[in-house]
Amino acid sequence: MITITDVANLAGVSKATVSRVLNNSGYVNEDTRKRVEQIVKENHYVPSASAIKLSKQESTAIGVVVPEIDNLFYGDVLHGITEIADQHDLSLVFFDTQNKAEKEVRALHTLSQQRVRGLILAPAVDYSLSSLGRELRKQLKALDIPVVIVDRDSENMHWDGVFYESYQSSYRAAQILHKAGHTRLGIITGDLALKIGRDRLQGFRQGVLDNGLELRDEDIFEGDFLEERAYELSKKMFLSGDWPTAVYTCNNRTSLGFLKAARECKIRIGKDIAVIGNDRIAMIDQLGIPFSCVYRDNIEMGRMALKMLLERIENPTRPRNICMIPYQVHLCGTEKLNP
Amino acid sequence: MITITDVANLAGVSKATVSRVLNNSGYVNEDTRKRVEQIVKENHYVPSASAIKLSKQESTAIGVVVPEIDNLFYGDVLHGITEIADQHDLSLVFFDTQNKAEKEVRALHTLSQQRVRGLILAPAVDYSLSSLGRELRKQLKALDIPVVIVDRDSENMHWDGVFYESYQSSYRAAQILHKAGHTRLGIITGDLALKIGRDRLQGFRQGVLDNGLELRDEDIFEGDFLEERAYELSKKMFLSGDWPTAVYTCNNRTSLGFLKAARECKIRIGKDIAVIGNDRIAMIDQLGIPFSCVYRDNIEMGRMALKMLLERIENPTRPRNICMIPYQVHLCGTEKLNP
DNA sequence: AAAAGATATGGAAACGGTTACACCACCATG
DNA sequence: CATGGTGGTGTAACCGTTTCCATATCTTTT
Repeated sequence: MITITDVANLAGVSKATVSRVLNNSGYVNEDTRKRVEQIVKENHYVPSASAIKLSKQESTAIGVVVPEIDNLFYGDVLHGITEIADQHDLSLVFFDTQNKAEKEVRALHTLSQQRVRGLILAPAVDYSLSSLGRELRKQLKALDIPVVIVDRDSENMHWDGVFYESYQSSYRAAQILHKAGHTRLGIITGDLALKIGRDRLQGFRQGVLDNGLELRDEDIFEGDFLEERAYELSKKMFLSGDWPTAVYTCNNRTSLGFLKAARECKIRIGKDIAVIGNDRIAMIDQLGIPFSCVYRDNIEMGRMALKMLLERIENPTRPRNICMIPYQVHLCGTEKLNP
Repeated sequence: MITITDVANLAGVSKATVSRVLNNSGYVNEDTRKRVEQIVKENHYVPSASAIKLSKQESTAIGVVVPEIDNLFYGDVLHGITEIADQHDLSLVFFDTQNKAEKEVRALHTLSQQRVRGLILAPAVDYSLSSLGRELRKQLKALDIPVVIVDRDSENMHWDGVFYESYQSSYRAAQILHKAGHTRLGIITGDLALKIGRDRLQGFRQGVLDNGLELRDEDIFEGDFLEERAYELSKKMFLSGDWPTAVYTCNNRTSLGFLKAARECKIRIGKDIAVIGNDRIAMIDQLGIPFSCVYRDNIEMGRMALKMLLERIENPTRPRNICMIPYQVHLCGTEKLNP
């Protein structure tokens, strides 16, 4: 690998001069500049990022840690992040923790070695509930770099964050079902060990109450944001022979599990039961299923996260900043047809 | 930020000794080791990856470049890659080129600065067809690091690669439709500027011929692997009033576009027309659409890619290595019902 | 003509690690 | 008692950059 010294020797100048040419700093004679640039080009010289980082004491990388990249939501978020990273010539060091706290520990450690400028993080676990979570919080604090939390909040966080209106969107879901004429509502919750899981349950419950309806204990099905469990719960519900007129499914995977169960039990969505989900599902309308949902702009969440991180890097002492991504509504066949 | 020198001073030893403790190399007195480790822990000392890289002249990062991370396929691939990366303590430098060759140019340049150990790449464009593609090929060659191409092959590539049996799976798709009793077949192709697009067309065409059927020119619809175009083409087809008894849709997005058009035109899948796709679509069976497909294990493609890259790094001179991920078949209601 | 500025360049230290080498102490061996 | 290993540690060079400072030449100003 050719180095700056090689270039300097070939051009018959000193390293300092080559560096000045490369960085467009200080005075350089036009002829010298040309000559150096020529040599650089001919020899495909590319300066070493490590050496630069070491010398300048500043990095151009930022860390991105997500819990499951094979979930389209995080794919979208990453898309948004890369969009902005590109504009600012930042490179991304990526980690997928697969929802495992241990992997997050390792990721944070590696990022600390890398001296990244900042970190965008969607934690694998709640930072308040488990001892492992609290351990992680300490580790992150010790890292002492700019951090933006994305999507998964915990109680008493002091980092910047980009979050989704989990509570409000769920509240609205209840309202929508009420307006559509439903009286007995149900919910398949997400993982209640995560704040977003609890928020969605609480928002929905409050929405139910505020609309003069009731949410029976037996109509609350405790899921985990994954298909499998939602499928099992829904199946159990349908087999019991007694179910709400409409249910709220708390994320995309939960919705899919629910729909699968409904199909297997020959329950007609929109006729035998209505559903409103959180998160969109690809093309579901075109497939002819009446599926309403509340949802958000995932890519924008990614963009926001990096923008906020850059602002934080710019100004490390400014007060904590939170961005709530608003929910949107998509309606399709939620009205109660068989009152 | 605390450095190795600080640790050395605090422990009353030299940098060399601290380094020995850290790397578990050479002789270190047990008491000294304890003392150093204590100081390291107390002060949260983490060695700088840049300094190590510079000094050892070897990196522990590998580059990953994909064309669209908000496509579940690449999410899965990235999942597979991280799985293996984790086992080998490698960190990933990630780029999304958004199918733009210019972004790939920049990504390659940045990766070259970073001195990554190797690169996993799904190119944005064909490396043989356009001048931009050939430019990229040259740039990649100049990079002169271990490379594994994933999914998107081009003609005359000399890098290792993990590819999908595009030709064979498409050939099989034709065979399946023939066995199911169809006689007039159609295809909505992918982007023919990509080799995988051409391979799928050719495989299907050969399959049609070898089964004694014909593939009329007017039944070949030239798409681009995206929903929108597939939707338009399908709509045009249905509006023409004259269409094949079965069509082959070349990837997940193409299938969705097709299904959307069918629904809008009130064409009943499985009755008025049959379809076989490439790539699975989440839960489509549970939604009650008779949709057959040929598909592959995406995550395994990611795993394979990194494994092959590691082998290449291990042994840079070994002959070119190609891994073909086999296709699998999923059948659902493709039989011709209305002969 | 001297002083002051602008232009152009090189030398050398610094960044934070690793490592070859030298050195010393200790002990066993012939 | 010289010899030679083993254990333990420090010194200094080195990795590839940037940057401060010194120096030199050429212009311009006073």
